[in-house]
Amino acid sequence: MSKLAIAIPLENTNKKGPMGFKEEQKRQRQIVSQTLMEGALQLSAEEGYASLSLRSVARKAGIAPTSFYRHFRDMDELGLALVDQAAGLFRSELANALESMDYSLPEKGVNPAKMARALENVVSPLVESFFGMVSDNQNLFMLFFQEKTGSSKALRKAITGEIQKSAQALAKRMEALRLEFSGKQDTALALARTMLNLAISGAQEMITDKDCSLQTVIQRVSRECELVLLGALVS
Amino acid sequence: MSKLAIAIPLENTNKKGPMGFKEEQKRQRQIVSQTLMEGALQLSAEEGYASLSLRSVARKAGIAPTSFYRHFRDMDELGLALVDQAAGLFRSELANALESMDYSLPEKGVNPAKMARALENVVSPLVESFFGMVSDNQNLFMLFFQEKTGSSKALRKAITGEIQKSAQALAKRMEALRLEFSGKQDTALALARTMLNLAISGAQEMITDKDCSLQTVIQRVSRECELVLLGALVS
DNA sequence: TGTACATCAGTGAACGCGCGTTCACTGATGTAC
DNA sequence: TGTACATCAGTGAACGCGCGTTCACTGATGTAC
Repeated sequence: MSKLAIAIPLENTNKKGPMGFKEEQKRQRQIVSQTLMEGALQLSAEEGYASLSLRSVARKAGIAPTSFYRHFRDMDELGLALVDQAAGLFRSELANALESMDYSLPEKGVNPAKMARALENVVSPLVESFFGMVSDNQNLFMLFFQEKTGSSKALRKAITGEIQKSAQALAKRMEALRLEFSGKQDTALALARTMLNLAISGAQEMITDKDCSLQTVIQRVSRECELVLLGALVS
Repeated sequence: MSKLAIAIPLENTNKKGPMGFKEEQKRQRQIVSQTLMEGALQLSAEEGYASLSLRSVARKAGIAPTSFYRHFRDMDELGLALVDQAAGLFRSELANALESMDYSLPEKGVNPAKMARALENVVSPLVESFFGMVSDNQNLFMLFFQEKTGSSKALRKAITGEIQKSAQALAKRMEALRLEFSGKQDTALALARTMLNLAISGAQEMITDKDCSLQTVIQRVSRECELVLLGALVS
């Protein structure tokens, strides 16, 4: 290869529409990838993530099995892409919720009943935001939470790491609230993780059990989180 | 068939050892069934329950694939047998723990810190008993808790029902403690379910994450349950 | 302009493999008479 | 006692199927010169 033969990509001048071929091709590619992911989610809701097969996912997306490889190296890579998608939603939803969080807590030592009502104002919006997100993406978050303890080590690691980050973000905000959990017996991080565990349990129950309405779960999980915080505050 | 030809089973008189053939045969059958179940558990710990195949389980147990059918109609039936086994352990362990539960709670309205220490005496033995059982049967309870939200409806139903029963048993005992959760905002059942959710989350984490020691999880989950109860008591 | 080449998503044929299931069989034992 | 039959866990051969993966190919488009 001659040193002079360096390829300098020219601007695409043969545009046929709003997009050049390359951009259009990338867009199409993205669409097909997303179709594969959505198909995989639907199938995993019916049969479980572990039972997915490359061929069934390709079939669902309407492409040949061999075309799958143009988008993902294997099913593991698709699974990680789904986890990334869930993680992205989770991150931004939590960031939003934390930003608009209510900071007006009463002084420490007031009537516990008043404290409970104040905590409600802090907790409820967070929980509502969480369950709104989950409810809008049930299959995605079912996978996210189920595979937290699933059989793929790669998925477990990715999901656990993401939830850990969320707990840290939540804890940081809780510290900013200056709840000053007495004697520091309970760290904000521990409390945040507890609340996340409760939220995740509730989410899995909501998605799995159709008799379980969104509003009911939100109320229950909110109350659970309040109890945890209240307990930490008075002990 | 003649009415006089009623078969009256004779006592087995040809005993060759401590057991007759039929008893010995039943014993052997039981052993092979149990071997199949244990093999399935081991495999499910490695690959996940959903990825089990009849042939792999038979192979693990050292029998021909076709012999599997002498013990279980299909893999679903084996799964249910495993869930039954876990449920039996869970039931008896909980019954024992509840029976030896500490009833000496201080009067309501005392110093919350004292109340917290008293709750510790109630909660810790329960949690320790639970995690002892889980720790001694990690694969079995991993399956039990994971498939609570897994892809098999039959398993989900069996597991959820069992956990619901446990929550009711725990709630009944909590009511006997006369904790009298103020204003009845929180029912004993709701609190029991919350504590069970926290215990299950902790158990899954302990089993999945090898960095997570038994003692650490027991302490953490105990504290979480105490906080919930304390919060309910003071609100 | 024409021509040769590069890129790249998608494809159909073909492969070998493990799967669940069926079937007729074995062999040890008990039962009927 | 002998003989015919019943029971039942376990077996090996065989089946058709869906799977993941490989390969060489197509066809639309852009690029070099």
